[in-house]
Amino acid sequence: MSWTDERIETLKRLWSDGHSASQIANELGGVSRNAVIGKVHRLKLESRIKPAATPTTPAAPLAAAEPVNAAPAPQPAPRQAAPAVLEARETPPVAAAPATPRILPSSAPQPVAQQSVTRTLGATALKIEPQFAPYEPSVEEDRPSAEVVPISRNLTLVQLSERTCKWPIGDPLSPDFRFCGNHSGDGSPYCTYHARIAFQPASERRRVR
DNA sequence: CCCTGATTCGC
DNA sequence: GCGAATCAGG
Repeated sequence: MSWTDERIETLKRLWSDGHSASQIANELGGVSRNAVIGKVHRLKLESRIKPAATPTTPAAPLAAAEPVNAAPAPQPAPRQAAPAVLEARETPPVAAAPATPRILPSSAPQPVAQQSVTRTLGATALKIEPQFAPYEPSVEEDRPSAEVVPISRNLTLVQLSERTCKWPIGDPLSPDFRFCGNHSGDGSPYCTYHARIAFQPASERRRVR
């Protein structure tokens, strides 16, 4: 492929639109990202307004509005307060036993069985008293709502690579159509989550479909 | 590791 | 002019 006027034009447009070199190379086809970068330099396109949100750096500002007018925290350090605090180490059990209600993953039947050792005449026998069935495909466990749904990167077609999840998201006819885009391991077309959905073992296949 | 852009340098 | 190789960084 050569740099025809049209291709160069496309290059300029995409580059100024903030597409990465690899994305552009992708769309143009027949060129590597290096070729694109090289061309960009030769054309002296450099300066792009905005890095256009690098996929690798979603950038989560979330700047916790730090109260600028917060107490200057000079902490006059009351000569007596400090020692007082130290002595008050016998902190009243205000939040003693929070009685934490354990939230467990829906999977993993947790304590599969309670073991109780029974000693019989010197011999040690292991008696297993299952409190839960080793595995019961219960209705509870089947609720997908309890499943952890990964946040997709919502990449566009051109942003996909050989290692991005190609699980479709949205209406293929809509301009908002995207792909999951999360990392897909080792040649798999999908991320682990979507691979599970896509390649459901006959036993799991049911509800989702 | 995967991805970005920047530079170099033989062709 | 071109772009693979390589470098530097996130």
